[in-house]
Amino acid sequence: MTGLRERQKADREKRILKAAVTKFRAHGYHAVRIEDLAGAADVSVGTVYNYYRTKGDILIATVAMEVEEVLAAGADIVAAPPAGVHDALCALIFGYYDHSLEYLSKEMWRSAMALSIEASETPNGIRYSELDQRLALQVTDLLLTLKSRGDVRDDLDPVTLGQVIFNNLNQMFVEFVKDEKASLQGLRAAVERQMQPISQLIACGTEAPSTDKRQN
Amino acid sequence: MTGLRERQKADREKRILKAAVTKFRAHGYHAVRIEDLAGAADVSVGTVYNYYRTKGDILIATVAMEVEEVLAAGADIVAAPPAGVHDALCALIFGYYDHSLEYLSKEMWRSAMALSIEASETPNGIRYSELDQRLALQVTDLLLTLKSRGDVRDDLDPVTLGQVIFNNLNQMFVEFVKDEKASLQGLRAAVERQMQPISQLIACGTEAPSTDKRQN
DNA sequence: GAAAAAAGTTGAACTCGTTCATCTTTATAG
DNA sequence: CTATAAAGATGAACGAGTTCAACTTTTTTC
Repeated sequence: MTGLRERQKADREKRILKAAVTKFRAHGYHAVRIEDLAGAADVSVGTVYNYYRTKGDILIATVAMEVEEVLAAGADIVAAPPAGVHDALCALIFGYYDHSLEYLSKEMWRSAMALSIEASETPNGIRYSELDQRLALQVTDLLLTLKSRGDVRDDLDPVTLGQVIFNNLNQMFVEFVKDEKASLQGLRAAVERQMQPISQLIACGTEAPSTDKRQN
Repeated sequence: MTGLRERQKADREKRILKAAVTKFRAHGYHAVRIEDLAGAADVSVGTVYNYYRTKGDILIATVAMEVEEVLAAGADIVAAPPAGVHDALCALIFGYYDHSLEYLSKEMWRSAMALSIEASETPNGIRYSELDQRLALQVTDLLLTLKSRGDVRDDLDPVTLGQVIFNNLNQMFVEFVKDEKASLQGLRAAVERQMQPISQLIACGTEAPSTDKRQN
């Protein structure tokens, strides 16, 4: 049976994290002070720092939970993607986007992104970057699946291509959370517009480009 | 003739900015306190805030100077790009990258990027975003030039494409500044690898369709 | 079961960005 | 040239994240 100390520790950490999720979402990351979290979790300020290195750490922890969910949902799509390059890509992408605001506000995303860049070598930033990498990997995996299915041209490197596509998705999402007025609708439409020509270019022999031979 | 007050004002602002450029670069953005800048510029802390709204404002001001230079250099390339889609794109891109660390440290870039995301609706963030947009526009402009020259396929929208390419460049640069050990060499190589297939896909009928070179 | 050790909690104190009431300097008016 | 107004400089005070030496609680030892 687990010791008392261990149980208390786990309990405190859970209380702090729960307080964070609730309060960050309700009042915004910046508006919530460590003191507020400590109060809600019934611990002292010092104790909060015993469980999380910085305020940003607490935010990353809440964001990480969200991203894990998104990754799980994405895995299902990669396992059995819809027919067609465009539809398959959009299914995965929109899965990401549609979940993004379920538990997190735009302000929380902005702060987390800022943290991951600014404090990139800290456990904070590293953890966030790893999640990003796993998302990128999923896009790559999808392309590999599509390629093995014969949906994607054979002379392309799915890893490089997946990276480019993910970088674009990521940046579009950054723009989305930067603009408090931007709608998910708008984001989806913009990305669909972008993926349309890309899908066509990489899809297996769907079109016949002009046969004018020029140098590269 | 300019009044004494006006001259003093301009002089003070210049001193503060100069102190910022020097000290940020020497000791890092975070390590430098407003008090340090004030001391170096021979003004009081309050006066610094009379000229710049926040510490971040000062950083943006220094970054903006750098980006303006990069934009000017880029304009020359767009006006007369090298032959070939790949070479033209790389000339522009590498122009950006190679200038990036001339006056700014990676840490300064990270902080500026973080600011532009986190404080995206403030004058700070807006100014940085505008610079970003102008860079993206340059990529688009280059594609338009290439298209009018007949180097790029006719059935593609250069604006959308330019956006996708720029988003990728941007994200690659973010990864670059996030990793203190990453070299410009490495960045250039990675981006060249990405642009190679893209250039080929969008170039006017150059591709060799499915010659089947397996590379699992 | 008492005492020592280990682990964890606590909140006052510290740092640094930011603000604001007060004071100084420059410009204008009489 | 003095007096009044306008503009700007100043640094003490404030707020919030973070640290740390002292204190409590749990575990181990004998």
